[in-house]
Amino acid sequence: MYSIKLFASKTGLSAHTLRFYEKLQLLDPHRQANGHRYYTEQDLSWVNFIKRLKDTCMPLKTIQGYAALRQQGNSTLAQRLEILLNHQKMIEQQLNTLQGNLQHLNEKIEIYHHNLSCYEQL
Amino acid sequence: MYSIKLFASKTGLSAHTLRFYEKLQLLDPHRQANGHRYYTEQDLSWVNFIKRLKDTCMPLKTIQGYAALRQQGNSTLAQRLEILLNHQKMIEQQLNTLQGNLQHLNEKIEIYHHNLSCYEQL
DNA sequence: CTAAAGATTAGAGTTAACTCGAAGTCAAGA
DNA sequence: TCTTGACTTCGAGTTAACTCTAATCTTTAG
Repeated sequence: MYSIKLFASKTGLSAHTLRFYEKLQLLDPHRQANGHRYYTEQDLSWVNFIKRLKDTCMPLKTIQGYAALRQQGNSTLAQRLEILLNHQKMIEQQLNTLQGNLQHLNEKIEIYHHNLSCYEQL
Repeated sequence: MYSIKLFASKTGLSAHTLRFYEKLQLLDPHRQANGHRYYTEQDLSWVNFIKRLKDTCMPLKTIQGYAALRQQGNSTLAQRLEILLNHQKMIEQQLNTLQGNLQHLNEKIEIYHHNLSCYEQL
């Protein structure tokens, strides 16, 4: 049971951003009798999941779609999995091409080092 | 030797974006006698490299820094490698956390499937 | 000679994802 | 009672990375 302020500090998102996410229907916190939002551990792990998706460059629109499916319950598990698998595939591809480039650069660097050490022997 | 239009179609970037990148000092194409830009195979592979960095969420600012080092020649190879290694590390972390979440979801899905098949036997 | 393709500068518009501030209300604790 | 921390709506501002338009000029191929 977190107030918005506490939840903000827990998640590292601002209260503004939490309300903003709520408007985008990414979040749907419970309310107290007085109307104040309160967030649960479930909300916390969901936000953490959102953050991971964001960190891997998933646009909020896609996350919105995912969240919509999630709200429809277990009947959408397969569709959600598909989204995530696609996303994973993309990231793996990006990682691969990046690694390819690093490889390439490493080779260049090695040549460079080799040349240097040759000169050092003179 | 590509004209800006040809290079645009080769790279999938618009002529606008190519000039924009030039303003950001990411690119520095040669010029013909009449002042027209022309791009070489080297430019092509450099742009492709930029695109890979962008595809893996490296902000243009960081790429700018990288490009600045690149322009200073081979003396900056080590620094550039460091940038790339850091970037790779970040992406690997993102991939790992994402994979962790996929794992988690997969387990959920399996439970779900299991439950389904139980009911099917009734 | 004209149309196409290039150049320049300058600035406006767009989308994403925040980020903030104002203005007004309400309720509980010291 | 007063401060604090919620709530609401609304709208403006920001940064990144384009994206495009306009206006004006130059060169080159048909």
